[in-house]
Amino acid sequence: MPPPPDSPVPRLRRIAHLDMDAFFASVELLRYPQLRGLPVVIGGGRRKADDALSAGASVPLDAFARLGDYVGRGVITTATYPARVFGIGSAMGMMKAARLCPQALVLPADFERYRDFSRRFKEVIRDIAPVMEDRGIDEVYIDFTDVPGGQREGGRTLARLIQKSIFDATGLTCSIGVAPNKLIAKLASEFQKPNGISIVYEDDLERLIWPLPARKVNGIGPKADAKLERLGLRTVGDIARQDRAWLERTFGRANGAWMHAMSHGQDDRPVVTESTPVSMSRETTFERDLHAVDDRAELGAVFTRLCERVAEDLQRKGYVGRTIGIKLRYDDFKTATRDQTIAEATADAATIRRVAGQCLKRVPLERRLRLLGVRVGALLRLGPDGRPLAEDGPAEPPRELQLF
DNA sequence: TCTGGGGTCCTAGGACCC
DNA sequence: TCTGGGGTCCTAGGACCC
Repeated sequence: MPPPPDSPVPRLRRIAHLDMDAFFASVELLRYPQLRGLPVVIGGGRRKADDALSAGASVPLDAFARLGDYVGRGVITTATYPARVFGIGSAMGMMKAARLCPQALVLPADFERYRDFSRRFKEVIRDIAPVMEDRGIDEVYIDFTDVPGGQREGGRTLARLIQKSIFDATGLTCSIGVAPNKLIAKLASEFQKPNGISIVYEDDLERLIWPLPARKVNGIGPKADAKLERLGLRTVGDIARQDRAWLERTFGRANGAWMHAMSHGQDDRPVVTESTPVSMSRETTFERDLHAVDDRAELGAVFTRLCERVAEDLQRKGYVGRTIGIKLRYDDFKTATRDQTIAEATADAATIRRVAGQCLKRVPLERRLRLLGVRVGALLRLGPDGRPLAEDGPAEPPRELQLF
């Protein structure tokens, strides 16, 4: 039962950020418990799942691939904690990781399995606290404010319940931060990893948030961090001590205002339970760089396949789109995109292929390519009659009716 | 030692319309 | 003849996130 509107108990806004611990690797450890305690990395691109590994717990250790033997492109998706000790982390190139820890074992990513676990842990959360925002395969925000028990101990009681329920249902651990808003909750969920809970109140800003490196903040990436560094600003507190007008002059009006608010712990973004996709895309990095002329046939086949895959994705999920585009990455890692908007939204592979082909004619093709991608944007959801639904809810009533 | 694949949002200029 | 704005759509690139 919701409390009566004149309830004397003051409710604080309590927002949780939940982050699964080393998610992909942890899912793999459930299947291969013999890898527990060892340095293991997930990733490496397009390696097919190894048949020899399908036997699970009975697979001997020497059946697993060694990182030191790995050849090819690709990055680490997730590393177990024993692997992180060697300095290996997400998004690191496989070749660099191999130098740091050649004895680490490599597993190919099994996204179908991770998505299944993702669905399961999110279901557990929604059963307990329905206001949940999906932030990808291993992360969510949860609004504790109106959940029964969500105010107790600043949210710790509910966080413990969610942790235990997820572990009972999946065998996986997670870390949770509970704070007055998403910004701080996200930072707080990293304070006690793995399997930790951190409770942060508004008054903790100076003590817990200001000492953090600016780079920890969601929205400060490598570029912004480098610029801050050049200006002698290293921590969130360093930013907080700057004048708002100066921040706006230095980083642009919107960005500077955001930095000012952020550094003072201000963030009123709601937890959003539903969202509709803006675009869908498929892309692939080649095992070797391809040339538009020398490798025409191979490139053409990949291109057609990408268009088919995007079309399948759109059709399966019930969307059509009007803006069709391509993405190229050259051998120097520079990226080019071209897109074209057509009159009628589509999810048809041949139409996408034709328009994407037009886009391809507008882009330089002298350099070798390492990546090719196809994207469909300006999406519309298909209605039950198979026609696109109006973009912003029901159409306006006729003008005559509006007059009354 | 080169750097995956799937996304979102923002900016900025030009076209075009009122 | 010269000089306006505002609004929206389209396109390209880039920063950032998981």
